[in-house]
Amino acid sequence: MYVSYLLDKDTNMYPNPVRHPSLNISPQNYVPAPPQYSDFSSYHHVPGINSDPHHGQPAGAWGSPYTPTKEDWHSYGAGAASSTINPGQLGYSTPDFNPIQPPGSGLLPPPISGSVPQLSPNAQRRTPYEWMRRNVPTSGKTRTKDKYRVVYTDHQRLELEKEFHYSRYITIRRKAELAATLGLTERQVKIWFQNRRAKERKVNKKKMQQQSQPASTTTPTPPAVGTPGPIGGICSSTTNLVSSSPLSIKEEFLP
DNA sequence: TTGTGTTTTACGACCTCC
DNA sequence: GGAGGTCGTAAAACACAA
Repeated sequence: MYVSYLLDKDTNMYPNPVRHPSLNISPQNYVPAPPQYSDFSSYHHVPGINSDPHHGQPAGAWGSPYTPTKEDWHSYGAGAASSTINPGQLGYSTPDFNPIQPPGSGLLPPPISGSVPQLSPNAQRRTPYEWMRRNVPTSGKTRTKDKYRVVYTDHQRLELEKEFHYSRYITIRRKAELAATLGLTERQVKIWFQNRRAKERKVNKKKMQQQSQPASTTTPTPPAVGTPGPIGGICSSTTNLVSSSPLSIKEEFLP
């Protein structure tokens, strides 16, 4: 389901299915879905690490009122600050990508067992986590140093995408949870969400530009703003985001 | 193999809110 | 003033055609 989203919904993102062959997740959990976010309707956030009450809500629309409690905004005052050391960069140094989250205990279904054949013709990846090993951790890298950018594992991106699909704006609590679970810093999670929103705005802008072009004889149906369906909710949300100011973003969290 | 275009992390500047 | 938002951009990682 969601993996298919990752792989299929945005061909620019993953134009080549070979790129992520290890996401050979059982079809009962990840049913192939048509593109355009329609998979979201069937996505139920895995409650594995979720102590945040908003994850107990049905996976409705992102525009659903989300009301973080005050404690969400104060319980992390000084505690979970990002350190200069990136735990993820250390934690993912092992073939088993996540020492914090042993296989089968976390957000995802138990990872691909060795018995699962590799679907990818890419012979470079011999084990299910072979592709993760390429993400050799680097710690303390800055832009001025030779290698400042790390590549997140597909598992990390998957979980981040899932969270993003639930809500485009992550709470402090969820950010801390996700950072701990994925072995990232809270800063990395925050920046990932910022970049992800930027990407979505970019995509939406592209779509709107394409729709505004009267090239086609068939009248393009505008996005159904306010449509209760999952796509409609997403589209309306994103449409608002495109033209919204930070003020409207704040309003999203109003009770 | 290499050149090129795209995507993905990461940061700085600037703004708003509390 | 600090935190987090957008926007723009740098540079690594990646895909792919020639």
